[in-house]
Amino acid sequence: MKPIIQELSDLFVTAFHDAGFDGKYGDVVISQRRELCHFQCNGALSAAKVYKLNPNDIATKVISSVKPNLIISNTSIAGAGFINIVIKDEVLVEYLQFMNSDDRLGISLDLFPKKIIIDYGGPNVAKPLHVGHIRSAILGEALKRLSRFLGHDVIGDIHLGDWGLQMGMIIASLQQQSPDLPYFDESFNGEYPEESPVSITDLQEIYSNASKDAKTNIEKLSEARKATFELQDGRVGYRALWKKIVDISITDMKANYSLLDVEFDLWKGESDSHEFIPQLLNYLQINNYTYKSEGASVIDIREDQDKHELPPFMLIKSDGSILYSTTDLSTIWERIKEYDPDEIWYVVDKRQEIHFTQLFRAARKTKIASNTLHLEHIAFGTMNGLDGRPYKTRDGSVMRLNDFIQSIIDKAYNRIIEVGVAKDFSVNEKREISQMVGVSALKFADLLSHRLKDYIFDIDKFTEFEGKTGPYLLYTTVRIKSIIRKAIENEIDFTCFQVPKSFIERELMLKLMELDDVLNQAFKYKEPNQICEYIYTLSLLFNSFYHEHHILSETDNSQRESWLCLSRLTEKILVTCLDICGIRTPERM
RNA sequence: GGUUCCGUAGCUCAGUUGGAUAGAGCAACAGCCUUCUAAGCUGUGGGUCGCGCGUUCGAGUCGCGCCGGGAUCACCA
Repeated sequence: MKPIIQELSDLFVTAFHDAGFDGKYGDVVISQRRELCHFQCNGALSAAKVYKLNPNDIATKVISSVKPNLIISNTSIAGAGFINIVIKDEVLVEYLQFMNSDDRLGISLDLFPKKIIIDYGGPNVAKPLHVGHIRSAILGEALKRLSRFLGHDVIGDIHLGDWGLQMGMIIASLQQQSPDLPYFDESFNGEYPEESPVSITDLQEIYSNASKDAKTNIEKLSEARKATFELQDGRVGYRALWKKIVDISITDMKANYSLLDVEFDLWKGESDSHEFIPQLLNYLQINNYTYKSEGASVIDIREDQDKHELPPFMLIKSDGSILYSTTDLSTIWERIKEYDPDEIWYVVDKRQEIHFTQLFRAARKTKIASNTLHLEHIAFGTMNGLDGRPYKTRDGSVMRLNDFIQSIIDKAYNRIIEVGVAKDFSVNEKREISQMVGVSALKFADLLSHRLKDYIFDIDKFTEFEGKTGPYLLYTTVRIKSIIRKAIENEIDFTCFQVPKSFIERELMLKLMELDDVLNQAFKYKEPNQICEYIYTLSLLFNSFYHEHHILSETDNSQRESWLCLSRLTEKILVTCLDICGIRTPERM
């Protein structure tokens, strides 16, 4: 069954066409003035400009051309030439009935499913996950789930930073610290120890010091560069040590990401594309795509219509080692060879915009990426502290992701105790609930703000459990679940909707019906905040409805049945949308 | 300096991609728990959409110019 808005659009596209105008003006949208109508078509106004006619005349013609149908109850012209559409309650009910009976809530699978690789997360090995990593993880996860729900074949890849200069820094500084380790003995040819020479905590400390040193000490920086080159060049001991470092980092990351319910299909990294680099370089060379500039090997990516100078795409540094741009290009090469995707999305901070512009141009110009491969940088805003600078704890260090999440979960736990509804819950259940509530607060707050906007990281914002928050959504969902549970316990059957009896009931019904539009818009613009806004409004409406109509004590059985259906459908939509946002819902809280 | 993003209620943000009377949350104030979860609901106050000009029947949304803020501009990622 087609969404009502689609049916109406079809009718008006035809009507515009039959009245002698371009059908494109027939798009119908949800009304912003609900007290006047349910839907509106503003095409007559835009058409008036092009056809140089009075919009009212166009609207009149169009309305009289609308084919007879069973959907519309009334159309009228308002204001300058708006076509206001009121639909029949029976149609609304029929559509909701369909949504409620369908596993996919009436959302059809995309007719042209795409194979999409989403590159998100992107943490660096040895560098602790901190609050700056949450946006990519949360946004990428939501986009992955949304695309998948709409029928696309999606592969989520964490794309670890495991191959750049930071690895050289760690190896060089470890070598200085413990030169006796077998990894540094070039004549060593035995088995390297099973145990990692460093713990994750050591590693993070080494990284932090090494990174400071490299910034101030030129000698250390050149040692790090040398180690990077030798690692990439295949020095056996370095490779073995590197493997250990990567492994313990991954273990630590998995724990962090699983706390956030972020799951990657692939745990690939920059290093995985390394084996493709020789063929990539060879390909670029024989086709004359590269040239030497200031000792480095680069690809020219300028285009005639450029308004400003773009730096060339760096392929090999003057010291002979490769860098992130090289691995990014060879990763495209690798992904095409291994997965042949239709699209590759990069969910990365918007500060890297120039890099991706260069990368995409380089890939196209060298014909590595064909014109049919869609490459997109899904940029998001920078996260700042209250002072407009990166978020810091009181002692000045960046807050660890794990500590941060844990503190939110603790607050959620305290809230459960404070509210006192969970007195008879086991400690375990209380813990599970506080995790879900805490994570919902964090994820909802993150997804709610438009991805392109910078945002101020305010810890209070994430520990807010009232108002427009994740916990409010969970609370509403749980409240509905409780009603449904009681109905089932009392063996009340409910399958049929009735036409709405009150304004609030109709509002709720119309909102439920918007789901299809919301999900498709969110997908089109890669904006999960649209889903958040939608389920929040839906919850507001449901809660109003809940307070106005007492469902279980309703004496008219068919009325009670209808309200239970309405509740059930609201619940399903909330759970589904929350799941798309990567948020789990408890049974009670 | 070039490029680019942002500026909406006291604070944090939406705003259906040009539509009718700009909406939420927090904060403030006044109400609602012997009926389905009060992490809730109802109501009140709060706006020069940074400023100006332009395009248009219509501009928070598009264009230009200012003012203010951020990001970025090849061997880091």
